[in-house]
Amino acid sequence: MENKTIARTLRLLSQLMELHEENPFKIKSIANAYFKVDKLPFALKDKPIEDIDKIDGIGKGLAGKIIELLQTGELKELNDIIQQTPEGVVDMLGIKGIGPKKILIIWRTLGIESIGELYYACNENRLIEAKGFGLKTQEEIKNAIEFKLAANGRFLYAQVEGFANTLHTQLSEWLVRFGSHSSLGFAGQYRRACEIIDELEFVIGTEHLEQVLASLESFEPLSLIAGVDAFITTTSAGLRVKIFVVDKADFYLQWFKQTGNAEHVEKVLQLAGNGPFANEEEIYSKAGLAFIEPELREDFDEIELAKANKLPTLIAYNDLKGSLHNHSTWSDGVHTLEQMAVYCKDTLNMQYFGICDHSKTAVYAKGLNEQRVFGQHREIDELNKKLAPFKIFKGIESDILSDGSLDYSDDILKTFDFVVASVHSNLRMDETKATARLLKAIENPYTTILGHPTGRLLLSRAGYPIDYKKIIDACASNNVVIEINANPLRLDLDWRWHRYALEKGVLLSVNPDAHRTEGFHDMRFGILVARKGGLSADKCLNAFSLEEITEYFNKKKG
DNA sequence: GCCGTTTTCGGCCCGACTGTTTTCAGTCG
Repeated sequence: MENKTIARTLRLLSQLMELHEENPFKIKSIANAYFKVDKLPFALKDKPIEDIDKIDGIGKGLAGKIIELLQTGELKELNDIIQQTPEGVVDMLGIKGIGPKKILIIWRTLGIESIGELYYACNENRLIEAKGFGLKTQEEIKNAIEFKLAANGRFLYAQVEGFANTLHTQLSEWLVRFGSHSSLGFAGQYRRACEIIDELEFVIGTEHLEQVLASLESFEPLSLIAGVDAFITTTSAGLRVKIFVVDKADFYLQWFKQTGNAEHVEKVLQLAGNGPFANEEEIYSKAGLAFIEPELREDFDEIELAKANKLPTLIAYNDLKGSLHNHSTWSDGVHTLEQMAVYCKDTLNMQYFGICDHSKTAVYAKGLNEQRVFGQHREIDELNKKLAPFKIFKGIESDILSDGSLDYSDDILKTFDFVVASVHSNLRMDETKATARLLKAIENPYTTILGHPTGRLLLSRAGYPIDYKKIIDACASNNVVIEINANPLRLDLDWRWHRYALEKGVLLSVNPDAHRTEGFHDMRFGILVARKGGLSADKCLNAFSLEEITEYFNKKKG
């Protein structure tokens, strides 16, 4: 069992114990173990059993639970407490904005045992009767439930990726029985690299149409049913899968039709006429258009751009020369500064690494006070001697406080090579306040990059509303780069605003926000949405060479 | 339940913010 699963299990246990009002200190220590396990730099399953209770924060009791999980895959204590809790009450733990204390009141005082009932109670204005609840809380809960329900059957790209690739392989192997000449491709949202997927689509082109149509329902990994125009099913996790099967000669037309969104497809086909087409390139050339990459086929402005032959050359992962905005054990990261830098240098073959640990306001994340900033800078100076010509840039993820100021004085801010300014607190501002707050941070002469501009967590939290145009315009006039936070939960700045930012001359940066070496790989997801947004390598800060970015930072610092 | 000892049990405890209170509890990152 992976650390992550163990950590999640412990968190669930602590939350359920809170719902059953057990000893708060006991709960706290289990919750603490959840954080600790989540941040371990090694896998518990590889650790000798007798060493587990020597880990800081894990004593005899918790070691016992972890060993039980590792050996049996289950935890009796957890199973028991789940037994004593209505399923719907456990589900409520997934609603943002309410925690165990409020759920306890909802459950025990109001007698509500499911999210559906809770939603109903909000509409009937019944929540405000309970102690500690008022109109605002009721409204907040109602909104959070609506958000959660809207997320049903929808998945992050990263959540679907593994399943999608496995299925692709299985389908491709299965097709061999009909001869070796069939075509198979991803289509729809997945091929367009959408950040949210609710349907995974494939297109099969075959010379044996009748046979494939007759046997696809017996393709074992799925329980497909022949629908009107395709074979369909919904996985146990709730993801819809759709497989189109056509004659080999029609493959490219069908693949094209099932890839772009409906408007894009219709507009292009009006220009191109109907096939047959030997490949997708031919469709676009018959339409008098430059080839449009699948990621761009959203009926945004790509057809006009293709007509004028002004499509950008989309950035690729290999264009990246470094990674900015990363964390280490100096704050809430899992790996040390050196481990992170060396991984970036030797495994990823990058030229530079920007460290941006949390600033002092982020106490929960061990944010750096002024003294520790100096300490980290000394370590960076040493490492830079050791790792040259590879370069570690001194950065910080400075909290944007409620009034828009950064949380260090100018004297400290000027010691960094660059500053990522991000919001981590007071996330519920309205658009006017949140925009004013960001504007002030952007106008700070030390701000180099605006971090995750809206604070959204896809499928989980909407993020604060901002006036995008004002924010982007301000970045343009203050020479501030906007981050494309590459964490698959964030992907913030949203790709729909990349074009506007680029038009205004704003640079973007694909930042992994890595808290461990594996986290660097999230840059792949950042690149996918950056391509959707139309980013080219020359407009991406971390695609700059070491020489170029050094010059950029120096110039910005004046 | 963990830790750190005055080695057998007492102390453990982020700060800011919000909403609900009328002094504080719950939630968040």
